[in-house]
Amino acid sequence: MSGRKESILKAAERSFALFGYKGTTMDQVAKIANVGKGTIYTFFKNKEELFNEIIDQFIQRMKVIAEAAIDENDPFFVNLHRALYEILSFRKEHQFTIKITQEVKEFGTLPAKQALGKFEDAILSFLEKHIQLAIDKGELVKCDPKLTAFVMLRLYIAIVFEWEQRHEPLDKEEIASLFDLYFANGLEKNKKTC
Amino acid sequence: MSGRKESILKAAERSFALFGYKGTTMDQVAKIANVGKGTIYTFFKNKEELFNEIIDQFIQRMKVIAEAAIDENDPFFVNLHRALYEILSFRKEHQFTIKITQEVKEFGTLPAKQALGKFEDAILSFLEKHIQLAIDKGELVKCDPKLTAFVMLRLYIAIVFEWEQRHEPLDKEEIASLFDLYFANGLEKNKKTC
DNA sequence: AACTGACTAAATGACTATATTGGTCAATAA
DNA sequence: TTATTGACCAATATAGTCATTTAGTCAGTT
Repeated sequence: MSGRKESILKAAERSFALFGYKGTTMDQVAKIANVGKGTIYTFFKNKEELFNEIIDQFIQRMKVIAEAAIDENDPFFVNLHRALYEILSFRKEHQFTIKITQEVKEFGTLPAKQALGKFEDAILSFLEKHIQLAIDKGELVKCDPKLTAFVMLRLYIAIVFEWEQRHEPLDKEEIASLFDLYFANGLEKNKKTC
Repeated sequence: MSGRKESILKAAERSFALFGYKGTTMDQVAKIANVGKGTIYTFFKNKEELFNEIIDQFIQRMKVIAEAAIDENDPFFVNLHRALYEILSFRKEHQFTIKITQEVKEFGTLPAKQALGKFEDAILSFLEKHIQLAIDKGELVKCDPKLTAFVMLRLYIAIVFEWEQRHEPLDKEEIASLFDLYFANGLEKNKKTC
């Protein structure tokens, strides 16, 4: 019969999403996937590689969502906000990343940490690409795209997730206008030469 | 004899700085301070209160350093950078905060967590005050001072500490010009009406 | 040739014995 | 009488143990 690899991946994703990396056993994955445990090892070198394959799949899906949020005709900051919002909502709501994030906080499981690192790298390289495009188009002032991507993501996470840990959460429109205020226009009064 | 409370505080600060909250024992503090253990409890209700008194002292010193960095005649962003740099350098280099930060990461010790929270709150209220002043002076556009303080601190920490975890660290001048670029002037080209 | 699950060595974690620690208070010193 | 002390105690943390679980293998089955 075919589809063995797919059913293993499906079962593993489900288990990782429910129980995390540590909490998932290969026996359990085999059982859910209705295969012998040995079969898993014909497709994946070990538990970590199975986990990584699922992460890579997940990142692929994230990329599709991010690119779908970009409209060539819209200005950079509109696209930026839409894309970041979609990506981070997706991440935040998806059981898989919730569980992995929790596991990193609670146990510091190394493969889970590396997974979050991969997510961040994917987001950063997506941002970097679009920042470079915006600079080329003349929409943004000249700046280091890598550093700018890093700062933008950090700022966005601060506004969207960290602020609401101690204050009233901000809605989508507020976030967009804050991003404009802080990042697009700048806070200084009457400085820019036009 | 007098100076008992002071010598307890001194001994405790030294021990907390060397061994963290968990790693510090009341027996040890008593020994270093050359007092009987019971004496500590005549001045402090318990270990946590002793710890808090030291934190409050530390924050006081931080405040002095921060205010000293402010020069009424300089523009807001010059003062901001100078003050944040001084505060965060002070924190970064001081054995006490190094140890506490490490302890929070490693064990999540609650009193240590609360201590870091207090540090952050102190910095935030300092920033908030000076942002409000700058708005009143007409140096900054109108914005929520609390939220702006929060975002500025986050951005600053990202640039100064988090960036260097995976890249070449930025020097003082670079940091200042980045802060100007991202925050004072904004990234958008030819948008501001003058 | 593809697949399986009993098997093994290694890792885990429940359990317990032991040691340490925060806090108290009767005894002591001033 | 008042301030100080350190032996003491209950609570907690640590170290050591061992039965259980788990990742990964491989001889045997389909």
